[in-house]
Order: sequence, then C-alpha cells, then structure tokens
Amino acid sequence: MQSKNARTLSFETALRAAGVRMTRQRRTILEVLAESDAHPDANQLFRDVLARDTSISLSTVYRTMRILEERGAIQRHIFDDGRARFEHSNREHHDHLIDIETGRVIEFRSEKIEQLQAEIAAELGYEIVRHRLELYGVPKKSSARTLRARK
Amino acid sequence: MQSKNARTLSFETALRAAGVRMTRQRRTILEVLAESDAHPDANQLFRDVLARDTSISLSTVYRTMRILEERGAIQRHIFDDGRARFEHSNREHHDHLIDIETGRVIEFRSEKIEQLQAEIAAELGYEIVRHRLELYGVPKKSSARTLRARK
DNA sequence: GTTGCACTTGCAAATGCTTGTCAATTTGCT
DNA sequence: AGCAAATTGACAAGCATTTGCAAGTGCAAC
Repeated sequence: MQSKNARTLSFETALRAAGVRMTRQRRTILEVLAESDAHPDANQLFRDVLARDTSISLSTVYRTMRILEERGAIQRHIFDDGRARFEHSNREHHDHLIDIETGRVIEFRSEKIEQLQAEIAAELGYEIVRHRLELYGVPKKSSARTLRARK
Repeated sequence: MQSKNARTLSFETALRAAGVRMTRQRRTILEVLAESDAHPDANQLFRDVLARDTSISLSTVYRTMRILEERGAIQRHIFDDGRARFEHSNREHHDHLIDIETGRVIEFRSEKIEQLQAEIAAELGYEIVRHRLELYGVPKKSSARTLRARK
C-alpha cells in the first residue's frame, strides 16, 4: 500500500517536472497502470480505469499514453495481434515471450542476447537504437522444469 | 531470366498442389513478389503489380497475401510503422535490421541467437513456435567495417 | 471444346484501432 | 479568486485491412 503510493507518487513527481499537468484523469490512469503487472491495450486500460472513474474517455486514455510515451514514462509494444499494449518504463529492460494459447505475456531478459545483437549490428555497420524481440510459444509438455516441479 | 521463370513456376506448381487456383492476378502478384528483393507492403506491391496489369485490385493483393501466408508460401512482417510487409518463404530463415533513417531492411541470421532463444524459452517451460527479432539502428560513423572499406 | 459450378474478382462499404477537431472545462500560477 | 494555457469528452476522421455481393473465371469432367 505504502510502496504502491510511493511508486505512483514518484511517477507523478517526475512527470510534473517534465511539464505534464496532473489531472484527475491522468492520475487515475497512472494508478491503474502502476498497479497492473500485465500489458494492457488501450481498451483494457480504459475499462480498468472506468471502474474507478466513470468520467474518463477512451480518447484521454490514448492521449495520455501518447504523452507518457513521449516523456519516456511508458513503453508501447505491438505484438502480433496489432494492438498497442502499454507498460511502465521504470523497470529493467526486458523482452517478451507470448503464450500463443492464452495470450499470457512473460517477461525475460538475456544479457547474452543483448550482447549478440549489438555485435551483429556492429558487423553490419550499425548501432542499435532499440530492438524488439518476441518469442511466441506453447507450454512444453515435459520440460525439465515441469518434471522438477512435479517431484 | 530462365532461373526467374523456374522459380516462379515451381512456386505455382506447389500452390496448385495445395489447391490454389492459378488466376491471372495471382500469377502476376507472384511474379512481382518473386522478383522483388525488398519487403514491400500491400500498397507497394499493388503499385508494382499495376504496372503489369491494370486490372488488379488492392483487395486481391490483400486476399492473395492472406492465402499465400496460410499456405506458408510467404511471410508477413510488421515492423514499427504498423504496416504488413511481405516476402518469400522459400529462403532461409532470417531476422531484420531496419535502418531508422532510410527505412532500409537488412537481413541477417545468427545461429547463436536462435539457440539462445530456444534455451530461454525452455527455461520458462515453453517451446518456441515462431519469433520476431528486429533491430532498429543507425549507421555507425566509424565502425571497423567502414574504416576497412575506406582504404 | 463445351459445360457447370465452386472459386475469384472488383468495387464499395464496413471494420477496428488510433488520431484529430473543437467547444467547454480544468489546471496551476499569481 | 482570476486568468491564460493546457486538457477534456464527444464525435468525426484517418488508415490499413477485411468483407459482402454480383459478375466473371479456372478447371475437372464430359
């Protein structure tokens, strides 16, 4: 509770410093986004936000997302379904593994892959500005992990 | 010339075997796609195709792309501009490096990265069905490659 | 080569997500 | 409190892509 507020507040402070006015709508949207550990799309976010404040429009959700993205406060991901999904920026960089069957999004990070990417780009004469790595998969029936978990 | 026809023909044969009727429109679209070494989007493809046959509609391009994708004959990529781009499947798997400044798409392949991806997925209890890896970058001013090229 | 019918096509209208317009409201500064 | 500028909600518009439908075409069987 306390930590959640702290997280939201620091978020607000940073945005205020960047010249973003704190409106009731934005505060609510930020709260919802801060508490969500998923990767909601605009509509999902809109619905979640509506549960707390019935006077927020979808336009505002989109506008807020755009502003937050420009300020670097959030990140926009577009997976294979074509819709934009949002998540906080104030966390470590990571890539995504998407469960094709359920749509669940799992985050992961691999230093090795990051490094290899940089090497490959360098070989091609490029410097990476950003990248996108998404793995689409299905749960393994009999992975080592599953077997271990069964014991 | 000869090889181009051969490529297009084998393409046709395979599709016919898969139960796809060969219409004038589809043949033209396939030809254009087979000759293109770029990653055209629907509109670009449409324009290229129009140059050979004025009686082909954009709908047909889209419909054909969908059918070819379902048959595994082509692959669909959606980069950061949000539009779908198409390319032949009858080539080795590869990933993409996109030049942010020019939009140029460079293909590359890394066995190591492929392997790492599989390992990561396995650790998370998943099996990869497909993946998407895109590097967005800018040309390096002074890479080893550039220096070498200057000599 | 003709026939028949399911498959295709072009066109226009519809879709789904996202952005733009604008009058009315709200924010943050003084 | 008072005001300029930023923000909002409602709705229209934009864009890539898909779909409904009437007319046209490929191709397997005759």
